Amino acid sequence: MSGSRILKLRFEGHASRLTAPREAILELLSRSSKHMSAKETYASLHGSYPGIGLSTVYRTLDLLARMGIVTKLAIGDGQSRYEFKSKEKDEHHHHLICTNCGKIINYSEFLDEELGLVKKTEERLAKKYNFIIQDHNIEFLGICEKCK
Amino acid sequence: MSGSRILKLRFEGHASRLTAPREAILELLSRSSKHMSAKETYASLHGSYPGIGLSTVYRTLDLLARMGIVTKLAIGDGQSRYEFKSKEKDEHHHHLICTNCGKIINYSEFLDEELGLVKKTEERLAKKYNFIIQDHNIEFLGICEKCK
DNA sequence: ATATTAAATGAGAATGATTATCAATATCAA
DNA sequence: TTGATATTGATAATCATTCTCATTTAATAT
Repeated sequence: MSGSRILKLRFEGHASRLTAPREAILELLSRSSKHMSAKETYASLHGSYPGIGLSTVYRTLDLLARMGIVTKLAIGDGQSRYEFKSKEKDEHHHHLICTNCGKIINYSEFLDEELGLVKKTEERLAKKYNFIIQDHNIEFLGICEKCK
Repeated sequence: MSGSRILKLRFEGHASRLTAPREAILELLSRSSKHMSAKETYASLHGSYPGIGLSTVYRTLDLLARMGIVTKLAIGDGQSRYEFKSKEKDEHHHHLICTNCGKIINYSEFLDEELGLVKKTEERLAKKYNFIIQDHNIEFLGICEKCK
């Protein structure tokens, strides 16, 4: 089953339609390795989809986040960024963020040991606080090479 | 040396003055166990400091964050929240966030094992990406008891 | 204590990201 | 096709945050 067919099914299960603008946004995000803001997404799309509206971009990004297809992340600079959530285990990663310029580095090394600890912590938290845990974020904050 | 004296010194070292509105905000944050937004801070202060301005609240929260006295955190609901950063090791904690209602729970259990791993990861990331690492955030996202 | 200087304040305007509104389209099922 | 519903794009509205600027306050030198 192709990737796009799987996505179509996820949309149907969510009572939403996989329309042309949505597909364009999804396509863009899945190809981009960057964490894109709504404005950036809108600007990038002008080539392949000139007529798209900014509202649609905002709405779609929000929808995709609610569906769990993208991750919304806030680095505290006033705008949200979105990142395609890969199903591949080996693309799981966390973030290293420069508090000066906002640069975000994905790192995926050093996660092997982490995985076990995270899983254990999840179980404990779920039980103690009666939460259904869906996801986790780990980020390190600091000053990048250029801003030093 | 009293806590307020220490803070005064930190202000002097930062070329900033510990003024009445700043002290009021600091006082409030240090007593509050909540993660307060600028608006909430402003509203809470109206009893003890009626004349304070919203701009001052924003400016002060930003200053305190830059000084490392409070932590700024964005949960993605469009407003930043601020939390007094305790010097006590035993008050170090992470967050459990409900993606439905935005409720934030501080948890500080289960951190012993984590600490070593975090420190090791920090060293590795610092070396590999040439970062100066200042802080880290770990958060688990899910659905809280009430929202289930 | 007073004058001098720079920092801080508060009010309100300006900005910028995000949401809401709404008439026009597009999609799906019968 | 037709009717019912979801989606779209343009635009206006909202809301958090930042900027501006005249006034006040705090620290220092006189």
